[in-house]
Amino acid sequence: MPFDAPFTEVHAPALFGNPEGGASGVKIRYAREEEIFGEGEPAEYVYQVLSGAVRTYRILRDGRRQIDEFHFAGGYFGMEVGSAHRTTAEAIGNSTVLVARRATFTDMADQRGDVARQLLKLTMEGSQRRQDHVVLLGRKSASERVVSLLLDLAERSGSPSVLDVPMSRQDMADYLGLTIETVSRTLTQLQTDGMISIPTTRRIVLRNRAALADMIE
Amino acid sequence: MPFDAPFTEVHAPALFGNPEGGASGVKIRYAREEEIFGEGEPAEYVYQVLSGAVRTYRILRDGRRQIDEFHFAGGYFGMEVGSAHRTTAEAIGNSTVLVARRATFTDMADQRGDVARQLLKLTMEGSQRRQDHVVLLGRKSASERVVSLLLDLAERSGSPSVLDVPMSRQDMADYLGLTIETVSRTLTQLQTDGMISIPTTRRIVLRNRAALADMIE
DNA sequence: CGTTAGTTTGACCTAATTCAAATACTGTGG
DNA sequence: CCACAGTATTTGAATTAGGTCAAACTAACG
Repeated sequence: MPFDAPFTEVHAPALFGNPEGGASGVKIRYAREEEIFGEGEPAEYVYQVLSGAVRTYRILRDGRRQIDEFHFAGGYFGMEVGSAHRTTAEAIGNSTVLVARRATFTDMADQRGDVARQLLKLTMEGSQRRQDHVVLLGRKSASERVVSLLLDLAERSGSPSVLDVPMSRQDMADYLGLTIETVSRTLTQLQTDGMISIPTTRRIVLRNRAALADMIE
Repeated sequence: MPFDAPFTEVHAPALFGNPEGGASGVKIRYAREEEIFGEGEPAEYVYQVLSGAVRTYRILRDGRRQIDEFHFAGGYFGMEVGSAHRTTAEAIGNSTVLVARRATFTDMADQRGDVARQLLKLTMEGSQRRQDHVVLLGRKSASERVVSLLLDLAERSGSPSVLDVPMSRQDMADYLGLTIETVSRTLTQLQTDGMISIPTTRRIVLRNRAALADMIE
């Protein structure tokens, strides 16, 4: 492991960025590819990404994987209705994550209207993201899917033209409901068409935002 | 229209089944295929199905449609983070729907912890449904998708063996990310294999639940 | 009953997958 | 800092699941 084993800090920022009185948590580091929780495990904690990136996914019997969501700094994940996690969560690169007991957190939501409202808002935003994901998977072509992801990644990191892509091509494929080969070919084609350039595997430059946006409605 | 125009009743059950003090609403009837709200319209009300069935969907520029969810008696829909609806909602068959002002409803959630908790729970359940939908669309084959829908419909109506399917083949296709022809061929094949029988178009008998369940993990 | 819309079936096609191989990275230890 | 080993990515060729186009059939409704 090229990264320190998970460690704990006593003082940590409040969960969900509540300035004062938010449910505080414990900061934990995860190494690249390290599991944060597994599908089926008790959902005792909720999580917020402080730095790095996290993927949550489900696996079918025969190994097919579907990534449910990519979580970046500020994103929260791991909250469930029932008592068990419905996905597996893993750090994509070395990441720091804020962890709080779910019970502490829901107690706080029960007591404070603003926390409850914020929790509901975050949950609804996650639900809307999944709604977009459903449209993408149900009705978009391979190139539309790839472009949607690129523009989404750009938007989520402040809309720079030079994108740092933290995840592998396999991760992209498993998020987009495609194969790694199709993702690769599509990116190559977009480069050939002058829409993007790919200086390195994990870096993609958006060369023609308007045309890209036009591809996905 | 074979159905009465929407009408209003003064006295209506409480929204979300809260026994006393729940945000009460107004009961409205919608005829088959009638629109309840359109994508982009102000999201001023929230809705709960009392009888019948409702579909919510998005449409892409070129007309591709993705059904986000089917809502049956007890299901709620139309709640948004922002000020506008992100989907269009239509009655599938003649349906009655309970309608409440969103503001009234969120005010109540602010004042009463139990209402806030219930709202969060319902929102999270909807989000989990979409998560399953994402896995279905991203990684399942046509027959797995169709079988998943059949078993889901059965489960949601108390797991009878004889299913009353309220929606058209086109609706099924647009929910499953398939074409109407593929849905039809898949159903025919399932019948040929003895897994189901299709006495009428809108009625499907599950003949071998164990084998069907086995097809979808 | 007749008309119209919804569904099924058939033949053919294509976007994306699969299988296979070449190429390019990345991290690690010397 | 460089070379090597292992992994990730790209590219190519062949295949296929599901889509498209078209026509026949069926059911619902006035």
